[in-house]
Amino acid sequence: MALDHAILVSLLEKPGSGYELARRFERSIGYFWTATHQQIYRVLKRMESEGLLAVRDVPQHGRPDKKEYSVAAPGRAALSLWLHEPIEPESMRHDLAVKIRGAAFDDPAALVREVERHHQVHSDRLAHYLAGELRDFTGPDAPAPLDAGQELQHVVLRGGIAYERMTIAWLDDVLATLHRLGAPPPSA
Amino acid sequence: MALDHAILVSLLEKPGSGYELARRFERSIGYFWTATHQQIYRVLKRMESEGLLAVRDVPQHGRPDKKEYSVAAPGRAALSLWLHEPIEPESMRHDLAVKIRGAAFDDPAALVREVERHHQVHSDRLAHYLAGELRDFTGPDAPAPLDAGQELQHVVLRGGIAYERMTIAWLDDVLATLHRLGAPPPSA
DNA sequence: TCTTGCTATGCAACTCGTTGCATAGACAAG
DNA sequence: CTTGTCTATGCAACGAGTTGCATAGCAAGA
Repeated sequence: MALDHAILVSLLEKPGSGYELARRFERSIGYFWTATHQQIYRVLKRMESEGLLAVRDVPQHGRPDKKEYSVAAPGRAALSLWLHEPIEPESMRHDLAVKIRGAAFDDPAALVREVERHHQVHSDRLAHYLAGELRDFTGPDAPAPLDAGQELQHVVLRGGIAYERMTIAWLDDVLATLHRLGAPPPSA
Repeated sequence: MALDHAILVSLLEKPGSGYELARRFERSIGYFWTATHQQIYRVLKRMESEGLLAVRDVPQHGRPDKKEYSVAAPGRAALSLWLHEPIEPESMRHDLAVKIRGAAFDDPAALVREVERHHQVHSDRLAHYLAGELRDFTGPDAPAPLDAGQELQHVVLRGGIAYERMTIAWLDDVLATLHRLGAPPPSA
């Protein structure tokens, strides 16, 4: 049920509509959580009916009306409860690793392109995170002394950056290994 | 549907029963994929009915009979197909990061224990992976020239090791940040 | 002997997440 | 004036994953 809590945190940071939340889930929150708009709308509706969220209809000019959600007192309490109970360290789900082990029963060289494609995606993400870090935390336009919330956002972002760097280095390792297998040592 | 393919790869590496697969998913395959026994039994049954797997009843002495599954020709073909089609780079799901950002609206110091607990779990996993690496790939008992399958298993394991190391370093960063917030600079 | 633990398989119910589709107003480009 | 894109919300169906429970034989130890 962590999507509920991710939404609570995001709405505490700033109230917004389902659509806005969906876009945040493609950006900052997307470092560590993903959700589609359908999921978000469904959960928002349920949480509102449970009294965890408050809705406000906001008419807009030049675009459709939106429903702005914010966290109600019971929502804040629910989040606090969750924050104080232990959670399981996450489990990995890495399709590419399945493919790499599977390549032993197929053509390893055929994987090179796929790995390179992933390398590109992760490089792009890294660049995007670094730009965000400069803009919000370490650049000249960032607030001079960060408050607690910003410090915590920054350390989470540093986690995303570390993850992308690690992944890129590993994909280099994978590529080197694939090339080594494709061209076995000529001296052997 | 990547569980299907993870099972195919595992059964190609070595045929086995649902129970054995479940235990592999707690060990080597668990570096990058998890599954419970219920999930595995259900998928095995489905894949067998689809003709992707073959079953063989193996009577055992001193313990219940088991059903040993192995990959049939259509299963191998299905895996090959999947290996040649591109997959999306994975998305993260990191509950702890949600908690860290949520801590801004609660007591950041209360998170220290939780983060330390995760630190311990990841340190244990790292030690476990390193022991496995020494045993299977880099130690004196490891096969002298690794074949392609072993090379690929090794590079996947190196990915798991890199992931744990990165995570541990990040959790240190998180702890330092939490301590900094708990004890703001006395000179300020 | 009774309990605990391991091997071994499975059902049923539920929640979570994905995919495809639908609606609808506003605006910009062709 | 039509097509495409962006904001904005939503349903329905399906597939994936989790949780609780049930069974059953065998072995080891209290």
